[in-house]
Amino acid sequence: MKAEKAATPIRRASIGARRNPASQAAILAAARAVLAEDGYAGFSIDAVSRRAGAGKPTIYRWWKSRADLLMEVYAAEKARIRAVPTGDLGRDLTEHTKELWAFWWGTPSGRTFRALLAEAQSDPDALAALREKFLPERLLDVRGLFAAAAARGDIPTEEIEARLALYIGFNWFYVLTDQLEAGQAAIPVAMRLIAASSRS
Amino acid sequence: MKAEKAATPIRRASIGARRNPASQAAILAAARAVLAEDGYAGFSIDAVSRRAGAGKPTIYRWWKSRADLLMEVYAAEKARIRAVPTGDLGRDLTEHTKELWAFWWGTPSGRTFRALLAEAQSDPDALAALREKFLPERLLDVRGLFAAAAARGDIPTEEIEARLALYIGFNWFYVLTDQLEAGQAAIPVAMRLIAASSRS
Amino acid sequence: MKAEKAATPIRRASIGARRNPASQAAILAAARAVLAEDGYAGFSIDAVSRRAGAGKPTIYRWWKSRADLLMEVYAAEKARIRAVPTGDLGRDLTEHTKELWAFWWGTPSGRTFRALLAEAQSDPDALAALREKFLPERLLDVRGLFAAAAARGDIPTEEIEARLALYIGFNWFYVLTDQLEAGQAAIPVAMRLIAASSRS
Amino acid sequence: MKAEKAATPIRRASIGARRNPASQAAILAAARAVLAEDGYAGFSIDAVSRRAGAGKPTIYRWWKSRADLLMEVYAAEKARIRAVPTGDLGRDLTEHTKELWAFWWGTPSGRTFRALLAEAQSDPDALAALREKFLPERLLDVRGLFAAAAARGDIPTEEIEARLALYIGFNWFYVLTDQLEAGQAAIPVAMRLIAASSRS
DNA sequence: CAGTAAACGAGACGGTACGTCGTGTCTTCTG
DNA sequence: CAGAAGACACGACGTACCGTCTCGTTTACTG
Repeated sequence: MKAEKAATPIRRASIGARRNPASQAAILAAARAVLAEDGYAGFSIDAVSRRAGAGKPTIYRWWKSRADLLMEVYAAEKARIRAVPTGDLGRDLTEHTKELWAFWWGTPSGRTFRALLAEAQSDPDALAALREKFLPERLLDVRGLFAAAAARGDIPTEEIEARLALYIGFNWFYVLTDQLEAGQAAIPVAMRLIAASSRS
Repeated sequence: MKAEKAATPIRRASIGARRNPASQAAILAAARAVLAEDGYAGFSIDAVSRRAGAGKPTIYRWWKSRADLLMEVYAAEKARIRAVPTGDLGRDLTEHTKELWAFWWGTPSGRTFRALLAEAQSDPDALAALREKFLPERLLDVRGLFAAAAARGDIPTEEIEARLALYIGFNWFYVLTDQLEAGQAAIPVAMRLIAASSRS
Repeated sequence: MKAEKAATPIRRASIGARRNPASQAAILAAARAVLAEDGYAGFSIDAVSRRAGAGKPTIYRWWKSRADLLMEVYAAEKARIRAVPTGDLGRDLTEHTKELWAFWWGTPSGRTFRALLAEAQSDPDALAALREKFLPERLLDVRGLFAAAAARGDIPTEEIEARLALYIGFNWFYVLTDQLEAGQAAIPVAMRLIAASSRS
Repeated sequence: MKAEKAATPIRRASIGARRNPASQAAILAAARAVLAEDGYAGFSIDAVSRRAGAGKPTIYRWWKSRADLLMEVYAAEKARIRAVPTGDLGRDLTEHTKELWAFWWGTPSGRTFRALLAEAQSDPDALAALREKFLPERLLDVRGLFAAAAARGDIPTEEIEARLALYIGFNWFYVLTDQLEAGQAAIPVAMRLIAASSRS
């Protein structure tokens, strides 16, 4: 968030008829930096291009839209948060949520994610990509937690979708209202309810 | 939704040193129409001004930001959905959610709401207003349902916030991903979980 | 050519719903300066906009094309060279040509004119405007010299067009090849031929 | 003019460490075609490269500028118009001019020539090459007509330059204003004046 | 009942960003 | 080692909006 500043007075000419990894990295880093500093409001292709010392066509060549770029920036944050079922869905969800919020809070990823959701509200293609590709991939692990619980008989299989929606929405609400810090106390309660067995 | 088209060749000059209600109505109607037709992507002050046959300063005079205008457009939809506690929180929530989704789906309000959430991601003031004024007002009734349930002893008072967050997030997830139709089946399950008594 | 440099940190806001003369003047001065310094190669709307401290839309609002702007820059050089017939066509033409070349050489007008001719080679509208409006206006006086000579019986009326073409082309050749200085010696000879009486 | 369209899916790989004549021909043909269809406005190295199926570096390797390429395209039009003095300068010039205009009008050469003149207005090197190499070569024959007339004593030797300038300018005026058709009637009159003996 | 104050429409202003195109350079890979 | 292929940084293109600023007009409220 600080190294990739305006720096890079390095000339990155073409390295032949193929993608220049240095340019791509510089663009992603610049996008991340812009988001970290100015959020969605300052996130323009021009700004990223300037900050990266890259030409706009280079950006458009590899990312067909702002949303595309946002998704890759988000994905580039390695910090893959794994989630392995331990036998207690509520505890697994609580644990995972805390890690996710820490990830959102401690890196520019929270802002990136908010930008992505905002972008999807004005760009139908972005919304489709979000719904059909980005989210399913990101939610693989969490869905796995629910599937494992269902396999154990803890929750009904047909309720996975609804519970997943509750889980996603809960996170979205706090990140979109920028209340990740204040909202932490609500996590255990919410996760217990989402994970509650149906036969009570 | 179609009457307020480009129409309005009516001259609405000043009516003296006070706000002209006809102009305000025309602006709100134009904003609504623009949102209905082009969504957040087409929602610009210029577009609203053109459509309303109003000067841009007239808009800025009464609404200090796009978010301000969006909130009033949303509020202008009279269809206030009331929610009176009947003694069964789960049923009350289910009922209310269905009405809300019907409202979002059958009017431009869904698009307005999505635009508002998107706008709040780029405008900190808008986010603050959303969090501290708009949402609390809108959620008065729903909060009332939870309060009544807590008063009855059905749910713990200290869990109201978490359950409310689950409720809000669930709705946001479906409206933001434009899945209000497909998601209906999940409503009863989710509402039952949100309303579940803690002592099982 | 020097006063209108990068200077002008003056804010020229709108003066209401009408053209701001200060902006127009600044744009014309900037265009003139850019042409004087960089010639046709540096003449871009962006460059003029930057130099003038004006927005691009302001330029496009009042001049629909680069050629349009060039023509007005050329016309703005007051130095209207008058040409009043004295009874000797050859001498009149020689005199007028010398003044014209001095005008082209001593001001940025020569470069402006060359830019205009170049522009007309890529923009059909510019060519049409050049042919049907710009040139006829500029050539009114010279045509008057020929008409007076014809009225005196010195040259046949039906030869005016051909002689005018010779006159124009002669000037174009020298300005387009940037040989106004070296070519001065040719003026009297050429003008004598153009003005020669037909009956020899 | 139409065969060399987008065609040429032929692979023209390197033929070793020397210039590939097929590539050069394809590039010249493409340049000619682009000029014929879109004129100077569409004449970009990119466009020629695309049309020729050639790499841009291949073009830059053999022609150091657009002007360079234009000159070779113009020269490649074999239709060398010869001009042999017959003893009557006026008739020779008239004849030569008609052939030149037919050449300019019936082939893309007119557009090429206009492009070349335009290009010379933004590129000083192109202007120098035009003045010192291209024009002298092209005008060898015409200059020969004047020289022969001077040798015969029909015109003074010291007036050759001025008369040549008149001749060139006359042609330029009509080609640059795209009036080759309408201007034909002026040819004989103009040529008679250019060729007029000085002692009248 | 004249004078003032404010809201109105209109739209120009200096800007920023858009997404595309062309520039001239560079590098890889193929023949 | 020439050639195609095409990526690269750069910057211009013409358009859309931004939020601000006057303008001239049209009332209603004041003194």
